[in-house]
Amino acid sequence: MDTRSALIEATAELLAHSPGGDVSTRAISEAAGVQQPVLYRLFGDKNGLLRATVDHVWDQYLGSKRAAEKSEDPLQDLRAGWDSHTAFALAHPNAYKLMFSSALGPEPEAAEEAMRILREVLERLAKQGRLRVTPDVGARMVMSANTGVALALITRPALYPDLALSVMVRDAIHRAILLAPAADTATQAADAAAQDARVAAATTLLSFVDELTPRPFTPAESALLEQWLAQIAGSGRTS
Amino acid sequence: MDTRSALIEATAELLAHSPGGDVSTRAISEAAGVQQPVLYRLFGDKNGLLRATVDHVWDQYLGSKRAAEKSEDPLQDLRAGWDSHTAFALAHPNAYKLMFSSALGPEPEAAEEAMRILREVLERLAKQGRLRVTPDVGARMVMSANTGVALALITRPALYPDLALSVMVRDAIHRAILLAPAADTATQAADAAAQDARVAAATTLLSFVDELTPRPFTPAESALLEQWLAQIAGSGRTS
DNA sequence: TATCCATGTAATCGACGATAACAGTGATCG
DNA sequence: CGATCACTGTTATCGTCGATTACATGGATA
Repeated sequence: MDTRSALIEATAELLAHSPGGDVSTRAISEAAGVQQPVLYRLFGDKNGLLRATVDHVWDQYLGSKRAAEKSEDPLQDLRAGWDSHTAFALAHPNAYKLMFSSALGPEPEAAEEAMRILREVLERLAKQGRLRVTPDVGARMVMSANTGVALALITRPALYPDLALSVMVRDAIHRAILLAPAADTATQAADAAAQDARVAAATTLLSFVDELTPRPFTPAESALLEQWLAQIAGSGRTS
Repeated sequence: MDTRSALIEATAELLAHSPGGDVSTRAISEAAGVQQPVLYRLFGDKNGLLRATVDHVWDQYLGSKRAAEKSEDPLQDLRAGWDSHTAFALAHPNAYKLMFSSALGPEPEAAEEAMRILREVLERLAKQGRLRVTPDVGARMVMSANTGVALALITRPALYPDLALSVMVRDAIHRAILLAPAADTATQAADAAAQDARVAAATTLLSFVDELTPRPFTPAESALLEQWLAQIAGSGRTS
């Protein structure tokens, strides 16, 4: 087997069975059947190895879940994403703590990928006109609250004995960033509404341009914005 | 000066000026003008000293804020408590990380006191019939989300550059656990709805700017439009 | 005065992360 | 074909860390 993979898997194994989440480079290299300096040549330092291990564990977990993602309903994906996040934390608490709550120097790539996946789901919701905030702001709200709940559940189980906490905070945050479902059946407006969403949004916004407070734009800017919005609002009618 | 206090204050000082949040017992005992074994006789081990230090820093901070607490409106206290929590994290990031995100063995007493204060405020709200959930459940929701936001802000400032995140998540959680204020005048609701509508419209439109077909705008025009829309979308929730 | 305990020191232990110096191996190239 | 060189691994060791053992000192008490 590849020495690099052997080290990563030895680290993951020791990490998973370590009560405090601490692993020594000596134990790792011994478990991988190799001497310490190899580790430092392959990964730079201990943090490099831990980062690679976190990415490995995350990829493994995500691979087993990837089939169930990307349904046609982004709201469903948003909920599933939150639940997956929490489930990963509970299944791999030490790797999770390394991923989100420690000083591993640069971000593990896994953490950035989690944020990227979340932002993509939010962008799909935005295109359906169901988002109250920008995808960036929404992603930060969801991610920070989700990590807070997950860390609480895995590091203070005595104080947070109820796993339902995750779902409650999830729905609280989702309600805050989402508009009311508009009472439409799930798949109904998927195509039509998405196509008309930009027209509707432009029309809606157009009616507010004159009364934005505090006034962020000069009269000339407002006029130009108004003209562009009208152009967008009108362009949909043709199709 | 008391040797015990000298050790605690030396630890707090070194901790506050340590980039990574790590302090050695040698540096501490040298700064306190004493030898290592004294530290272990007074505090048992390093974690004991860190716990005592965290409690000390927390007491100091809370002492300077205690005057402003316990107003007649528990909702106001709830908001102030959240903001104090976040402000403490930003003011003492290393102490905060030790308090909420590390393995210091038993809980620092400061963490339990923070939870206790929060639960008391929620119990006052419950007695006014304004709570959707039990004070225990509400406290766990608020505390976990608050620590998540605070840890995100202090450990990933590049990913979370906007301090307004704290207020947004705060209001999201509070709306979820509180019943409607019931004192909402119709015009206030109308204003809020109008603001929501324009923000939502700008957000929705923003997600389409890059893929308008047929392309009615030059790249420069699209960039300018995008900038304006982002400004409108971001103006909603800042207060 | 003798005892005892609280308080402090000097010296040291074992484990840790990290590095220097060196050795075998196989592909490449003159 | 033999020299070169990058790659992969080893042994030995460094400095720092948290923690402990063994010993010294000084003042209150019996």
